[in-house]
Amino acid sequence: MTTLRAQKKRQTRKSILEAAIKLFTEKGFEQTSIEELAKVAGIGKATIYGYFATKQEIYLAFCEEEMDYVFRHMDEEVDPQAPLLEQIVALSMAQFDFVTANREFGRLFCREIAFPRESMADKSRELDARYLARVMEIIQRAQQRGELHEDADPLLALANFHAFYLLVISGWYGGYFATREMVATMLRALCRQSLIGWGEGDPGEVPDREIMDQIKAPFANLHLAEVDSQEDQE
Amino acid sequence: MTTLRAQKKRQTRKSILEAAIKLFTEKGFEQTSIEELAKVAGIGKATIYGYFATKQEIYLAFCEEEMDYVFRHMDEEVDPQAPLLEQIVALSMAQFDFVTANREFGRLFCREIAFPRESMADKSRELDARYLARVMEIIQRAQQRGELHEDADPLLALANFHAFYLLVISGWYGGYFATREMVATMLRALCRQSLIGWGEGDPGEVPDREIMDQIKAPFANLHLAEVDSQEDQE
DNA sequence: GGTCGAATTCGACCAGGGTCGAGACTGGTG
DNA sequence: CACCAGTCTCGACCCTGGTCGAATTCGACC
Repeated sequence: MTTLRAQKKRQTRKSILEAAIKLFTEKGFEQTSIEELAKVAGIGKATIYGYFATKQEIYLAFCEEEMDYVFRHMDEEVDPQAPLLEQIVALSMAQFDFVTANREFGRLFCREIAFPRESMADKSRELDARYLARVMEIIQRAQQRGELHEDADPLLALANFHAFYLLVISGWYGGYFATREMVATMLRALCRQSLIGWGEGDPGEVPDREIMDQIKAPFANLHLAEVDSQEDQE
Repeated sequence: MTTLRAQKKRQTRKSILEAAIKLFTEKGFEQTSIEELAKVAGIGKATIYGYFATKQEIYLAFCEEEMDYVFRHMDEEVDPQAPLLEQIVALSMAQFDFVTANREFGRLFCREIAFPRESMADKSRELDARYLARVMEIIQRAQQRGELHEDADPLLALANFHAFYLLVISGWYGGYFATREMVATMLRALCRQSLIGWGEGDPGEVPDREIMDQIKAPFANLHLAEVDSQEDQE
């Protein structure tokens, strides 16, 4: 399918994205108008809507590009043999640094990822799936090393740590944690305490098995076969 | 300061809010135009901007009104002597029900509360402070009853449970948890496991004391004197 | 090479959030 | 009562995200 037509289409899409990267990075999302974007991309405004349905969608595509960079960065940052706590914190903070490199940019990003509108849900799930997969790897390795209860549910652990990430970044935007250092400390404190456990005595009955299974079904592919046969994906 | 002027101003604000409640409830946020709002409130469009800087701000004021209702509901829902787990789940689910009564409405709400823009941060902190205060009460009572480690940090516990709330609601919007039941189950599972603890062995060093204190400073007023001298605020 | 339908492009347009500035109202002062 | 300064109000306007339909381009098939 390398007709002239398809080629051109890809080219146009690329130039929109390039314009987006340039302008969003330079002036931010809200300050960049579609018209401007079109001009820089060298096309008409309405043409853009042949490629993206909304401005937000352009934004998500833009994020996808940026993410590639972050993930490379993450791999350098995280030592797969370090204690679970350290790995989680390192990974989360790498993500945090990316997201908050530009405050407004990150807010948009978090909003779209954490509370996507229906039409974007797929896209946004896809975006953080990559991140979640990393966390899952960390958890599974940790469990194999015996850092987590043998019978702890890895998916639940994933949710647990992801929850903490959401919390600290939300806290950062809400002004509860003013500095990066506070964010990291809070994150570490939460993870640590959750490893110890909060409670005393009987924590009550086990969650309904059937529903938990329902919840888990879509994540089946996250349990990547065997973690110990690590294939570095460079 | 009950001059004619001030009176009228209050009246105008009130009629804007009334129009907002009517229209937002009837047609949703995005489907309501400022112009319409103005017409229903019986004033000019530009006048609204003398009272609220942006449409979102009107929205938050609207939410504040609605919240009153929710909080009354919550008190009926939550039994202060039930196990911690049950109380947390009941409270969170009450909040969840409120927020998701209308999907679009709730998304807006979550976005503004969890990732507020600078200009709204105060307002949005104020809005969820009331909710957080309830959670804190529950935690403190539980700790007095011995359901939490004596030396567990209540504020950290608050963050912990709030994180779970954020996670499940985000998961709901992301399409990970399709039904209310799944949300509740997930929440319960997370809370439960966090009471037991995830880990085995030494969880690493304690978080930096100084930074934790910094983080906590703004919450001083949440540690409401003594919880056992409960004054019902009807 | 010619022709027709589908895909692509874009100028013109619409709707809605937000601004501006001129005028109307209030209430304090001499 | 006359006047002025500050406050409110609102019609007209601007800007920008998004739509529409006509014109153009492409390429499959004769």
